[in-house]
Amino acid sequence: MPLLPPGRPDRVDDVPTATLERLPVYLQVLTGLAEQSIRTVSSTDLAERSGVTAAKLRKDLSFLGSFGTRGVGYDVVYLHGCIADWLGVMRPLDVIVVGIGNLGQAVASYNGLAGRGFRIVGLIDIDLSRVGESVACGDISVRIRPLADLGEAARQAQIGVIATPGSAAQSVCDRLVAAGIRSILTFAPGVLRVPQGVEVRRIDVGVELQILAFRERRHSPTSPWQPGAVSA
Amino acid sequence: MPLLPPGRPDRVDDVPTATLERLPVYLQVLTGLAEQSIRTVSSTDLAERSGVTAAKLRKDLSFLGSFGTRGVGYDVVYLHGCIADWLGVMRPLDVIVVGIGNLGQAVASYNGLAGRGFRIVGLIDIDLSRVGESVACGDISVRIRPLADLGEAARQAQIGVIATPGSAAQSVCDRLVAAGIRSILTFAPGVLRVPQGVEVRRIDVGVELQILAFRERRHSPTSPWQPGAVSA
DNA sequence: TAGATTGTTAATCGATTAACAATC
DNA sequence: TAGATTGTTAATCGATTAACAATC
Repeated sequence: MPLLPPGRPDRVDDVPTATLERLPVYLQVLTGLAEQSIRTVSSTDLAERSGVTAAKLRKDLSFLGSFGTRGVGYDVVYLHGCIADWLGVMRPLDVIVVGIGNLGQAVASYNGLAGRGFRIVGLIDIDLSRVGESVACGDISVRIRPLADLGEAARQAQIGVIATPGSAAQSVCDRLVAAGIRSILTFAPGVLRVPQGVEVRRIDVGVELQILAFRERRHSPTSPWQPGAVSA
Repeated sequence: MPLLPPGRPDRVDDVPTATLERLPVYLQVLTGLAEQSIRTVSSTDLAERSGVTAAKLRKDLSFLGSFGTRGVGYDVVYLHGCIADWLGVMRPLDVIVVGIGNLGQAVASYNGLAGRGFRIVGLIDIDLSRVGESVACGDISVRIRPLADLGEAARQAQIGVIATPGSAAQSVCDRLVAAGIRSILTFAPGVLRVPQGVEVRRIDVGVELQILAFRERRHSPTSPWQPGAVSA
């Protein structure tokens, strides 16, 4: 007797989470192939360029439909269109970025955000000396607004990006949620508390480096250390 | 008959990948608890603060050893020490950052990098007008060096961070690998090709946003669209 | 002791993989 | 037709979860 409603825990409309997380990568590779005027690609080739196995790629695509031709492969432009359509790239979402330090500015000026279905509609910073400054966000230029404008700006957006110091992250998060934001990308270390129904993804450079570092140290000939030999 | 050498595919010394990827998060939460002078924590509490279930937390820790006291919980400082020790935080690794735009500068000036076991030992940028400029990396200040110094700087490091535009990423990656780097963190879109034995982790803001966006669009009342109804 | 909480087991679940029938 | 490649199945594998005996 399952505790969750039967059917699809951790899935959205029968597409596994793991598959959803790879689709943007396939899309990216297909964009590159189209730019090179490559018309057709096999699952083997596309998989290799995407860093996955061919079996995994074909299984992933099979959740969306069947887009290839047996004996031939996939039409690059057609498959790109199908995945883009499925991911909803054509219906842009509005993004607000809070904390316009180096990181926030990097996100705001990220090239190709428009091409991936996003519009920067608000930039918020606590530092009044930066308020009023313009940041080039792709084609357009967006003015930095003060913290007091957070709620108003957030109400015009569907996605919030938190690029503040960790100490401010939870408070910013609360205000975004209060303004109706249900999708948050945070760069701040630490776990954000959000009500049910709000999705948070976290990017933590320190965590990524520590994962890399662990394996690096295991391979390193300079380290006489063994895991399990915990000192105290 | 397995194709991989029998034993532990995708594992490092019997610690599952999924567990390894959560350990830095636990460490971070424990650091916070120690700063608040909280002496003891239960698996339920620590798990909640880390955004995982208590069962998962206990299972994760069980791969490293048994650090708690039944009926009581975990000593915060002791557990922190054990995980930090196990992750190797005490033996710093040297990091080179290539591409000192907003993103590279954000990584370089990331606070607490030292506390997590990293030292920035090299900053490289192609823009000669920025060469010579100093960037504050925690306690110390590091001078930006020209692209020509990449190999020399990389030979002094164990980890490479690529924060260049996508077009330069593969070439930078090749040069890092040639200089002996085996652990790479890249922010550039697209998959890097590396020889066997080199580990790459990729952070792609666009991909993260697209994953968030998909679920956001599914919930959105303004979207009449259904997956599966692919247009062309 | 009684209450609490760990460490571990066994069951379940989701993701990956290999293989192959279908078919261009 | 012969060769190639997809879409799908069934088996395997890894990760998660619930439950509980051990024990502080």
